[in-house]
Amino acid sequence: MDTQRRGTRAGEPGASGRPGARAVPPATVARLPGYLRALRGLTADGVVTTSSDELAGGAGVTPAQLRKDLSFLGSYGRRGVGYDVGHLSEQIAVVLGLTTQRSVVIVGIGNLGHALASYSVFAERGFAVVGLVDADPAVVGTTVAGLVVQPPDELASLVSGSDATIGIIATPASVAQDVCDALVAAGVVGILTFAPRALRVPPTVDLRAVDVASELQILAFHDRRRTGTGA
Amino acid sequence: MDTQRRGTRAGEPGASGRPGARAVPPATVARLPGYLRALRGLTADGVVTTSSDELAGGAGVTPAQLRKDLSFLGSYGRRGVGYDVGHLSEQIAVVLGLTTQRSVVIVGIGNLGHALASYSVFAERGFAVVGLVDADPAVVGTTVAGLVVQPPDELASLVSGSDATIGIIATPASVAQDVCDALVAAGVVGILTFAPRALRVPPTVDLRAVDVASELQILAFHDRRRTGTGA
DNA sequence: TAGATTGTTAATCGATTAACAATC
DNA sequence: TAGATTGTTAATCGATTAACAATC
Repeated sequence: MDTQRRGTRAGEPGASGRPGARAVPPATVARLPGYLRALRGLTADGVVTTSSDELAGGAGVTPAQLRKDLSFLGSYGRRGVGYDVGHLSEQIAVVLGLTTQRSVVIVGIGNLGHALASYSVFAERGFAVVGLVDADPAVVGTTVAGLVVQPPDELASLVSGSDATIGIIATPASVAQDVCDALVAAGVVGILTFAPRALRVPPTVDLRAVDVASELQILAFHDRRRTGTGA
Repeated sequence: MDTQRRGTRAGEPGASGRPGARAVPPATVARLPGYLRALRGLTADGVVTTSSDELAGGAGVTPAQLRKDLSFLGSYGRRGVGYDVGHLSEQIAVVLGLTTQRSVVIVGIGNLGHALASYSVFAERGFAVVGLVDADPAVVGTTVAGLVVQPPDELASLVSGSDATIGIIATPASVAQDVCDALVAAGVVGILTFAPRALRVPPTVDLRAVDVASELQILAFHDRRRTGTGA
């Protein structure tokens, strides 16, 4: 998204943990979760060994692209044989930093924030939602997905007290930058925003933006070309 | 999503409506909604004329990038002066195909589908949610955001009856491909999926995928590099 | 005219694709 | 050994950046 694609930062090349490892390009990093997803599917089906052809099919990319991407992580396949599903999953998880559970705080508990707080896929993929914050007094104090919603002035202690490193912004656009600044001040290192507005973060903080209305507008562009309406 | 970037299709080059107009590159198309958003903000502030510097600042890109992108649409600025906010907004809306209202059907009315059905930004940006579908008998018949949820076998007539051209998939991953096939069969030309699974569509249908758990995993990659955990 | 700012060109950079030698 | 499949190299392609001539 892409996508967005908006918001991906390159990262410091050569700063990888393993000595001698090449830097992983941003476009490759963005596809790794998809490979992990496909590998989990194979595991569930009892598949032990897979090929770049099969795995690429499951992830929706070409075999060449898959092999090229994996080559940045190291040599985890065997020529003439393929990849061990379990081992490759593990290696990708290590590269993505999923061996440690990450804690997440969500700000803005409207319809979307509520849905995200209840989203079971987060837990399945190694993320724990540990805090919810909203500015509306009618929402503060209610329980959502097993957590009591806190007021904005509790944000800092919530983040530091839980060692949360990632913040999710699900507020109206009008307050998104203020929330973003507060999350940065509280010490998160990554932010995922759903607010339809460009946000500024310091270079030390990683920002990714999902704008669902923009996604529809991008679809409309192709729609227009097909139906001929518009120009 | 890198759409996810993932999922953008190039479109037929040269198939644009205006004769002599160059094809608009996918990366540029993906940024146009952001420019439109920034322009609307300027309009709200009463700004009549803007510069590539100001507009780029509002959209979170560089002035060079903005000018390069706009150059694919035509020459809508005046050298030495800048851009007319209203006129430029209009031109971008035309290019994106937003002069016609697009109708949208949402399949999967769980927490996320509910939030999307109630998302007011869709209407503000020219999209009308005209139908909701869910497979759960306990959900079918309930009213969400002013619409009565329909059973799956009503999908085809719902799409054709409303001239919906875009479908949104907010179901569990396990049924996403079946829903996708049904939407394609029903005649939509664009699909936005939130299900964490690679989907196959015919080349005539445009697919964009948003995977919020993958977004967190991409953030975790940079988090790892910063905290040193993982490798 | 002088200053400002666009639109375009050229240079750089990164990502994708294709082909094949290495090797299991 | 013969067949299969990876990992890598080279070629292509597209996107970004920077500089500046055109022009308001």
